[in-house]
Parts: sequence; structure tokens; C-alpha cells
Amino acid sequence: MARITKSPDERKAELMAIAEQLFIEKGYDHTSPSDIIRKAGIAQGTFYYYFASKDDLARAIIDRYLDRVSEYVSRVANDQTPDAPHKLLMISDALIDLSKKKMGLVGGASIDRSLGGRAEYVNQIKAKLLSVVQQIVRQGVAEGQFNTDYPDETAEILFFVSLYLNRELRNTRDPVERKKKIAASRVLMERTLGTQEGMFRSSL
Amino acid sequence: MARITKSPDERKAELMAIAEQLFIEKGYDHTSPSDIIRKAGIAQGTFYYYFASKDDLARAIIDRYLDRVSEYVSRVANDQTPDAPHKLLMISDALIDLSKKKMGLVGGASIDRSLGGRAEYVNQIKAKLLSVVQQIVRQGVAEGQFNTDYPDETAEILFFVSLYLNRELRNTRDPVERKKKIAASRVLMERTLGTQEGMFRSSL
Amino acid sequence: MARITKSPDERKAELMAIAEQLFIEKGYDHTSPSDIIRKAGIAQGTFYYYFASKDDLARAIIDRYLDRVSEYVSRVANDQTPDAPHKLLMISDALIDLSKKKMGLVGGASIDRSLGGRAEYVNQIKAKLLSVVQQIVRQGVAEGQFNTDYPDETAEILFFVSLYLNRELRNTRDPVERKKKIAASRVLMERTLGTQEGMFRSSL
Amino acid sequence: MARITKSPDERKAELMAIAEQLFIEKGYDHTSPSDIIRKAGIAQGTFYYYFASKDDLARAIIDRYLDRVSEYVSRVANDQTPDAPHKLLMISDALIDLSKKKMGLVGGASIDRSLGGRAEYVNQIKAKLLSVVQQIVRQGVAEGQFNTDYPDETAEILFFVSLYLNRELRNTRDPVERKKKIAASRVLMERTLGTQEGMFRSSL
DNA sequence: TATGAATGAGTTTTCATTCAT
DNA sequence: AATGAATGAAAACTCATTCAT
Repeated sequence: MARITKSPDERKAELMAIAEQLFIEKGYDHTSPSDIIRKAGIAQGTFYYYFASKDDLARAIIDRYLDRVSEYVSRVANDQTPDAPHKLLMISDALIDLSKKKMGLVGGASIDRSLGGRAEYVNQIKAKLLSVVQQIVRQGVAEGQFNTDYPDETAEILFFVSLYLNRELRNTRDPVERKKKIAASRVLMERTLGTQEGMFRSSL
Repeated sequence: MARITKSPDERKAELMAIAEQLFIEKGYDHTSPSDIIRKAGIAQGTFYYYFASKDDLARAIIDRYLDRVSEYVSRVANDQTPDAPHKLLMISDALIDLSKKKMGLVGGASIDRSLGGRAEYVNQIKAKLLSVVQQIVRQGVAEGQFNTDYPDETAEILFFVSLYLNRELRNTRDPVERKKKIAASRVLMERTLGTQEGMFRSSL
Repeated sequence: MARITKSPDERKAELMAIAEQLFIEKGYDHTSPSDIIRKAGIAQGTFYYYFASKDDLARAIIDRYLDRVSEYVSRVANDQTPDAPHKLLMISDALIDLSKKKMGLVGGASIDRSLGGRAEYVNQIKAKLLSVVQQIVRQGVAEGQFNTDYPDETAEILFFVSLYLNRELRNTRDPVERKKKIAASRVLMERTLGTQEGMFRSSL
Repeated sequence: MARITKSPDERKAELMAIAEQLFIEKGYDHTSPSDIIRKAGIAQGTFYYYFASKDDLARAIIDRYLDRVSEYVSRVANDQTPDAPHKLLMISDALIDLSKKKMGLVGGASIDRSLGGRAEYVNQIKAKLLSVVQQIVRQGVAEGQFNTDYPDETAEILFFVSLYLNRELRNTRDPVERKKKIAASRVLMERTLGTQEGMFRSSL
């Protein structure tokens, strides 16, 4: 086949994009390097020139997410806006936003399902995000805006609900349905945290 | 090798138990028939004497769940206890109970992760349970015991939270941690449904 | 399953009949002992009580043919009718007759196809029949009723044509087609052997 | 093991040649991919790099025949030589020729025996050749050079005799035997078609 | 005579990875 | 940087046969 040379970064990004799509569509285990290679129109060996293994490719994709998520998180954490409810809202909105951009791998079960043995690795992302959420909830309780006896556990559940919502929204096209799902989850957050009603109605 | 003959029911149950454990531990795709065979100490052909394929085994395991879950659900649905909160509590307790009995596959992501192409099949179980939960929530709203503008969506989230809790509890040994997680989820349910405080404190 | 006892001869005959049918339908290699066992409604072990192996069963079926064919042959060979054309006609008619009785295994390729490694064994039948035909042709030449420079080779081809015809007739239902095929083969025999026209018009 | 790289065409041809030989020797069903692989001295995966399955390999071998046979047939059909006897002779010679080149699969039963479920496919080749032969015989009758009341049936038998001869010759080394067999079949053709004696003495 | 659970060597196939060019 | 033929271990499954009851 004709030898098509591209800049390494371009090739690498292209392979990651193709791989990510296939991982989401068919799952990590049912996507073979050959599938990716075929779609990319490259030779068998070229794949291994860029990635040491299929696992290495997965790690690269996750790392990219980790970076993006870290960025979101630090933006929220370092934000001047002082109170917990707004911070929580921002994180929640960020996750919904990610779902719009089809950043498929982040989000509940799908991230696990996609990346076979790399679950521990993936959990880093979750743990990182979760600890931020827990910190926010604790802050909210301390500042008297949230009211709960189990801040860490509640934060965990709410975080999980957000991931769930993120996944649901990726599969829901109907705008009315989307609004209802978002509204229901916001009410749940407000009531669960004992916050002022309407505090979490975002503009999404 | 020495020939160990067992009754078909016994052998079949034994193989399903071993398989289920391995599916949970390593995932469906990373569990080979040979893994199961090795653990069971049988010959290659014996496995296929009982199950036509690896997929057939998966189906058998799921079917068993479907039966058990259906039993739970109909027990709750047909129960004399009249009000929605108690029914909801019973379903929730039932799911926690299942987790104690190590009925591993029921429960959020793990059920999906474990069973390759059988996702649609698994979703039947979820859909069945979910519709029961939605019905209960609607009943509660109608009877004035629950208060929510989005009964179906709320039911869906609460159901998902229950599955999440079920999974978490399977991985949590510390009794203090377990109590906290259960308590947090109960408070979440109560507040989300606008029910009387303490309504959902089960004895679990 | 209920234990159904039959006389050994009956069982054996039943199994041979079922096996023969399956061998013809699906071929020897694609018929498993389990196929036969299933159709017979017996247990796995029962099959091996009657036949030492699948091969042994094949041998038994062929032996039965060998006997039947031998009978036909000796009937023809010892027949009082003196001249070669009539003898040849009788053998040919006999083969056509066998085809009517659906004695499937005799007949050209099918006998080979059906019985995997037993080809040599099967060839005994052919060789036996062929030698009789060759003898008849030689007799016919000696008595001046046939005219050919290559009696043995001609006999071989004619014998093969008969087997071919036998096979064709088993697959031909239409009576007009059947008559044409038989007629064409008879003319071929007559002309090839330089016999009087009409000598071989049998009543079939 | 030492890695021996060959051009795809070479490897493919090599595998097909080895496979064909084994199919003829042991039969299709009793030849495993592993047999072919062992003889070729390659790795398990190399076989499947070239052929998607054992069946695919069979198809490839047959296709090659179909091409070769088609070539022969169209060469004869389009030949300037006008009369039917010569055309028939050419086809017959062509089949004998194929047998010399060890083009083993063409020829009666062996082609069926070798290729499991592919019988229908194989029959296409036969049907194609047969229709050409029938056409030639009809032409010969129309032009007054052949004399038969059953042109199609006679053509069918003669065609089958040719295939039989093709197979016999592949197993006959002795030149005297070969000549006799060819001569006998030629006389049979001449007499059967009521042609002038000596018309079909080819130089083979 | 008959049962049917159990065997195990073999077959067909997959796929992540390597390496000579 | 890129190629693509080749590798080999392991996965999934088959089936003729055995054996304790």
C-alpha cells in the first residue's frame, strides 16, 4: 500500500480517536488492534511503532482524560466563587457538558466496561473527582449550607448519581426527556443536601 | 483421571457457582471455559455436556437470577402491606439482602461488565424491576405520601442508587461503613421523596 | 429414561437402519454416534453394547450388503439361462432394482463418500461384481455375441455406467426421465458391445 | 522458530498445493488445518493469515479449477474447428490432459468426497461442462454426424464416462493399461454416437 | 442388557505481538 | 517512520469412546 507519512503527533491522535470510538462501540475486549489498524488504514507494525501494546494505548487515552478532568476540577476548586452549592453545581454541569461533547469514556460503568484490566487505573480518576466532591460537601456542611449526618457517603452517592446522569444523557436525544432527567436529579441533590429549594436549577 | 460422578443438578449448580465467581472476579471475557473446568476439576467435555457454550452458561446464570428476582418482586407486589413507602423499603431491603447472599451479578455495572453480548437480556431484569419501582412511586404520589414532580425519573434514579448500594455493600466488610452507607441512602430516599423522616430506617 | 428392552437382533437391525439412513443423508463423517443414538432413543452406552465402534457399525452395514449382492450375483452366475447378453441384462436390472429398494449405499460415489476409511473394504464389493461382469463379457465375446477388442476395460466402463445409472435413478422421480435414462444406457451397452439392436431393452 | 518470509502468492500457492494433495490422499474431512500447517512448516496463525477458514481454502482451490476448466471449455467452444466430433474429442482430451497434470480434484467422485459441504459449488463446474457437452452432441446430431434418440442423456453418460476415465488414469501408471482404457472409452464413444469408426482415436 | 455421566485428545479459530526489510 | 508477513499461545468447541452403576 502507498506509504502515507504523517507527523507522529497527528498519527498518534488519530489512532487514539479511532480506538476510543471503537472501545465505546464494541467494548475494550472486543476491539482488536487489527480493528483499529484497519480503520486507520495503516500497517500492522505501524500501530506498535506508536504504542507498545493495546494496553498502552488504553493508558494513553485514560491519561488524556485524566488531564482534561484535572483541568476541570482545578478550575472549579480554584474558582473565586466562594460557596459549596455553586461549586457542586459547576462540577455537575461539567459532567453534563462532557456528555454533550461525547466524551464517552468518562461516566460510570462505561469506563469500566471499556478498559479491561485497567480498572484500578481508571479508579484513580473517580477517586480524584470523588475526593473533590466530598471536600465540597464537607465545606458546605461546615458553612451551614448543607445539612447531612453522612457527608462523605452522601457525596459518594451524589457523585455516582452524576455519573449515572452523564451516561443517561449520552443516550437520551429527546430534549423533554433530558430536561426531566436533569431536573429530577437536581431536586434530588437539593433535597438530599437540605439546601434551599431552587439552588441547583442550572441553566442547562 | 479418577472419574467422579455427580448428579446432574449438583454438577450443573457447581459449575454455575464456579463460573459466577470467576465472572465476578475476572469478568466474563477474561474467564475461559478452561478456567472453569480447571477449578471444577473436570474434563473438557464434561463442561460441554452440561452447557452448549460459554454463552449458554451465562444465560443459565442470568435466568436463575431472573427467577429469584421475579420471586422477590412478586412477593413485594402482592404483599398485603398497603402503602408505597413500605413496599419501596421492601424492595430496597431485598436488594441489600441479595448482596449479603453474594448474589453477585445483580447490581449495577458488574452485571453488564460480566456478560458480553448478553446486555439486552440483562436489561430485561432491570426494566422489570424498574417498572415495579416506578409504579410504587406513582402510587405513593397518588396517595399523598410521596411528593415529587418527576415520579418516573426519580424512581429511576432511586432504583439505580439501590443497585449502586447493592454493589458497594458487596465490597464493604466493615459494619460501621456498611451502616453509614445504608443510612445515607435511606436519608436520600426519604428526602428525595419528601417523606416523613425515619420512614425508611430499616432494621438492616 | 424408561428402560426399553428389545431383542438384540431387533435392536441391532434398528441401529443399522437408522445409521444407514443418516450415512446416506449426511455422509459417514458427518454422522456421529450421538446422532444415531438420539434418533434411536437409546442411551450412549447402549450403542457400544451392540457395536464396538462407529467403524464396526459401518463394517456391519457393508457386510450385509456384501451378502445381499453376493446372493444376486450367484443367482445370476448359476442361472440356467445360457447366453451373456441375458446375464448382463440381469445384473443391470438387479442394480436398477436395488435403486428402487433404496439400497442406497451401493452405487458409485455414494458408497465411497459414506464410508470414510473403509474404502478398501468397500472396494471388495465392487471388485467382486466387476469380475463377474468381466467374465460375462469375455464369455459373450467368446460365444460371438459381443464384439470388442478390450473386453475387460469395456466391462469396467459398462459396470461403472451401471453404478452411475443406479445412483441417478435414485435421484430421479419423473417416470419419463427415468425411462429415457435407462433407454440411453441400454443403447450405449448394445452399441458398445456390438450386440444386436434391442437385445438389451428390458421391461423396467 | 526461524521466520521464513515468502511472497504472498508463493505462500498461498504452496498452501493450496499441500492442501490439495492431502485432500486427495486423506479426504477433506480427515485433513485438518494442522495437517497442512505441519507439512508447510508454518505457524498456526500463518494459515489463517492467508485463508479465513478451512472452507475458504477449499473454495479457493475449487475456484482455481473453475478458472482452468472454464478456460479449456471456452477454448474448445470458440474453436474454429467446425464439427462436433472434433469438439468432443478436444474436451475429452482436455480432461485426460488435466489428469496428467495431476489436477486431481476434477474427476468424478473424488471431487465430491474431498469437499464436505461444498458439493453444490462443485456441481456448478460439472453442470457447466455438461451443458457444453450436451450442446455439442445436439449439434452433431443436427449435422448428421451423430446418431442417437437421446442426445442429452447420452451426453450425460458420456461426460460421466470421461470423468471416470480421468480418475482412472490418475491412478494408472502402466502405459499399456492407460492406452487400453483410453482406447476402450473411445470405441465406446464412437459406437454409442453411431459415428464413423476411428473418428475418436486421439493421439494421446 | 441398558444407562448416562464423564473423559480427553483433537479440531478450528483468534489475536496480541514480533521482526526482517 | 512504515510495512506486512509471520508467530504461537490460548480460546472455544467436538466427538468417539469409557465406565461405574
